[in-house]
Amino acid sequence: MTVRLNLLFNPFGLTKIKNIMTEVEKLTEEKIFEAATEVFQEKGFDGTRMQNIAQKAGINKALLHYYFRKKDALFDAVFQKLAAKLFSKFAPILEPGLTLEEKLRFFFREHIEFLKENPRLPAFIINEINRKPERIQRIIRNLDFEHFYNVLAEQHRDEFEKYNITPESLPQIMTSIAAISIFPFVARNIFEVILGKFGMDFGKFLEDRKDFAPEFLLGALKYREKSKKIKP
Amino acid sequence: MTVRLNLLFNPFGLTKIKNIMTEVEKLTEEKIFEAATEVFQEKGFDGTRMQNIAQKAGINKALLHYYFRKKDALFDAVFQKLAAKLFSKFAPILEPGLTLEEKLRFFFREHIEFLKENPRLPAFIINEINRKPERIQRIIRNLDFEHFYNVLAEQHRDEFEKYNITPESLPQIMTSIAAISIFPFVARNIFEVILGKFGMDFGKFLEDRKDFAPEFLLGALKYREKSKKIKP
DNA sequence: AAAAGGTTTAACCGAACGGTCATATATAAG
DNA sequence: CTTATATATGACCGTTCGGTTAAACCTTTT
Repeated sequence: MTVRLNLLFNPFGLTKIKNIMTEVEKLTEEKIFEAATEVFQEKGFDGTRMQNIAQKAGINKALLHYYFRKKDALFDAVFQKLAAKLFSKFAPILEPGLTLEEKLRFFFREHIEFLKENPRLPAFIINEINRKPERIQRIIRNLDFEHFYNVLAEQHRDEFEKYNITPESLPQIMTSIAAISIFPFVARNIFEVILGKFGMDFGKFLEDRKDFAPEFLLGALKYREKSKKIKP
Repeated sequence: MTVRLNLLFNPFGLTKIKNIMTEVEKLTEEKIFEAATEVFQEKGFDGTRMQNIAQKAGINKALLHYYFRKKDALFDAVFQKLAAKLFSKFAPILEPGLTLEEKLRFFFREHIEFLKENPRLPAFIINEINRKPERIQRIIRNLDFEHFYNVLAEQHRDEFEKYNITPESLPQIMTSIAAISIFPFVARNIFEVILGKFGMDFGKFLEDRKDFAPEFLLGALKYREKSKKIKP
C-alpha cells in the first residue's frame, strides 16, 4: 500500500521498496495527506506553509519532507487526487438506461450535494489551474473526449435531434451545465452576502437549486425544440 | 489629484497635502498602480513579490513603499478598483426603456466582450475573496440591493408576471446569468484544452456564446411561461 | 543662491520560509 | 542480544521576502 502510494504521489524518485508496512507509517502518511489537503484548499499553494501542514498533522516538519520530499511533490499529490475527485463526478452522464431528462435531474442533484460536502474544492482547482495551467493539461490530455461524445450522441440520438443539440452547440450546453452547478460555490462568498441582504439562506438557495437547475436547463432545451424549425 | 489618489489608496495614514503635483509623480504613481494590477492578477496576493512590481514599474523597491507603504495597502487599492470594475458591468440591467429580452441580449454581448478584454479579472476577484472573505463584504454591504430589486421589478412587472419570475426565483436566475457569462473565463484553461481536442477555438466559442447565452436563457424563461399554469 | 521639502536610490535588517543533517528512537531480522 | 533498517526529532542553513534607513537628488520657494 505504501509503495503504491509513493508511486502515485512521488513519481519522480526513490520509492523505497518495503516488504512490510507498519501500521504507524500508514497512519502518518495518511495524516499528512489529509492535513495537506485541508491546508492547500484553504490557503492555496503560495499561501500554504509546510510548518502549518506538519502542525496540523501533529508531526515534525522534517518528517513531512521524509514522506514527501518537496512542497511541490506534496501539492501535486493533493491536487491530482482532488482534480480526479471533481471530474469523476461528471461520469454518471455516460451511464446507460436513462433519458437525457433523467440524467440532468440526477446530475444536478448529486453534483450540488457533492459540492455542498466539498465546498472549497472547485475554487481551489480553478485557482491553481489559473496559477499554473500546465497542471490541468497533463490531466485532461489523457481523457478520451471523443469517446465521451460518441457514447453520449449514440445513447441520445433521438433527444439530440429533438432538442437540436449539434456538435457545435454541445460545448455551449455542457459549459452552461457546469457553470450553473459549480459557479455558486466558486463565488459563494459573494452570493452569500447578497442573499443575506434579502434575508435568504445560502443553504436553502442550494437546496432550491437542485430542482431549479434541471428545470431551467430543460426549459432552455425544450424551447430550442420549439424554435428549431424557425432557426435551423 | 495625488491627494485624492492617496486618500483613496492609502486611507490609513499620512496623506501628504501638496499644493502642486509634479507631472513625474503622477506618472510614477500610475506606473506603480498599473504594474501592480498586472502582477497581482497574474500571481495573486501570496504569489506577488514587491520586487517584481517595482521591476515592472521600472523603479526601486523602496520607492514602492514610499507611495504605498504596505503590500496590503497596494493590494487593497488594486482589488477595490478591479472589483468595482467587474461589478459595474451589471449596472446596465437597470437602464430604462428596454425590454427584458433586449437587456439580456445586450448584457451578454457587452459582458462577454468586456471579459474578453479582461480575462484574468473574474478569477482574480473570486480567488482573493475566497482567500479573505472580509474583502468583499465591505464592498457589497454598501450596495443597495433592495433598490436594485425594486427598480427591476417595477420596470418589468409585466415580464416578471409573464415569465413567472418571483422574489424566490430571481436569485436563481441572476446567479445563472452571472454563471453562464463568467464561468467560461474562470475555468478558461480547462475549456480551452477540451475544446482544442475537438479542433475548436476558444475565441470562436466565446463569439458564439454572445448569441447562445441570451437565446439559452430566454428559452429557459419562456418555457417557464409555458409551464407556469402546470406548476404554479 | 540657499534653504526647504518632496522624490529616488543603494544598502541594509529581521523574520519567515523550504529544505537538510546529525542524531535518537523504534522495529524487525539473524 | 546484536545488528540493520525504517521512522522521528531538534537544531540548523541559505535564501527570499516585506519593509526601513540614511543619504543623494531634484524641484520649488524665498
